[in-house]
Amino acid sequence: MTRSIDTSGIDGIIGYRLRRAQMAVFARFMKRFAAAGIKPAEYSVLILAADNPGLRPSDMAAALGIQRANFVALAAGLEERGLIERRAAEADRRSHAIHLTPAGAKMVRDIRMIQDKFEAEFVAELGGPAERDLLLKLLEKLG
Amino acid sequence: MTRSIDTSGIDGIIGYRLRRAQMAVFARFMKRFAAAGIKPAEYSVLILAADNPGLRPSDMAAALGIQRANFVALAAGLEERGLIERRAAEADRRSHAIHLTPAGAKMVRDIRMIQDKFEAEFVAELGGPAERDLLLKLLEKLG
DNA sequence: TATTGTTATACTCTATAACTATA
DNA sequence: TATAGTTATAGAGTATAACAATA
Repeated sequence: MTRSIDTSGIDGIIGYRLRRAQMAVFARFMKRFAAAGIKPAEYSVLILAADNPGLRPSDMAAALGIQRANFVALAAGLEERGLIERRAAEADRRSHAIHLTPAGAKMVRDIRMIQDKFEAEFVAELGGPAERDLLLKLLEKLG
Repeated sequence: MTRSIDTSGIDGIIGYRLRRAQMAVFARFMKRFAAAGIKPAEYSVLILAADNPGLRPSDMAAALGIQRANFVALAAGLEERGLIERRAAEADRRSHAIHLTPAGAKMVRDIRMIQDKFEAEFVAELGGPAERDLLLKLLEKLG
């Protein structure tokens, strides 16, 4: 037996709606990138590595809003798969420099194409590029 | 040494932006509700219990988009704190009926007031009620 | 003293399978 | 057989403290 449920007390709450939307989008991301074997966090690391060669782990973690301690396993996984490498830095011997490997560069080309198509679906669902831009602008104001 | 980082490859991605916004909003929620001892998921359960007396755990879990197995501990915690109770249902002896206790009803009044003020801050940050409504409408299209 | 990468650890959230008692 | 609540469990994600090497 199904029953009609009053959700009016929560479905107008921004935080609740953000959570539901994020869960739905990430679930779709996981399906779409399953063949490539890339999760959302890995995608962002690879893209930042591609666009910022030599970046330090600490700076990348900060840019992504994650703890640098939690970044270690994330980067180690990508390094084990031969997608990035962490070289010893020249100036400061404490820090590392993150670089894409050739295989990582190829992966970035692939996943950028997948992502472009994936994003286009959301844009269509939102109603168009103007709606997408509006959404991003509003989200930016929240954090 | 701080370095300028190119994040253009990810900061226009809806999923990434949703995650960052949701993390920020939830972190603020946790601080604001710390005195009441209520987390986001607990808030939604209490509100649904208030607005749907006698609702079954399975239906509530489905409405919240969580597994019913994971709902058990959530409801048990609220019951241990004396905020809800799970009564044996009359018709179907397999199912339970969730009800607020008097303490739970008082808690709901309190947290609704906290939430109203909390939400008003986001509305102001977004630019007004029209922008909030627009955001909710766009989020709804995503899940 | 402070910072970088790292390890260890605990806590939370989520997903899945299987059990029990009812239907 | 199917369903409701539950248990058990494993996998992620996240946060904090502390350490060795280096600055």
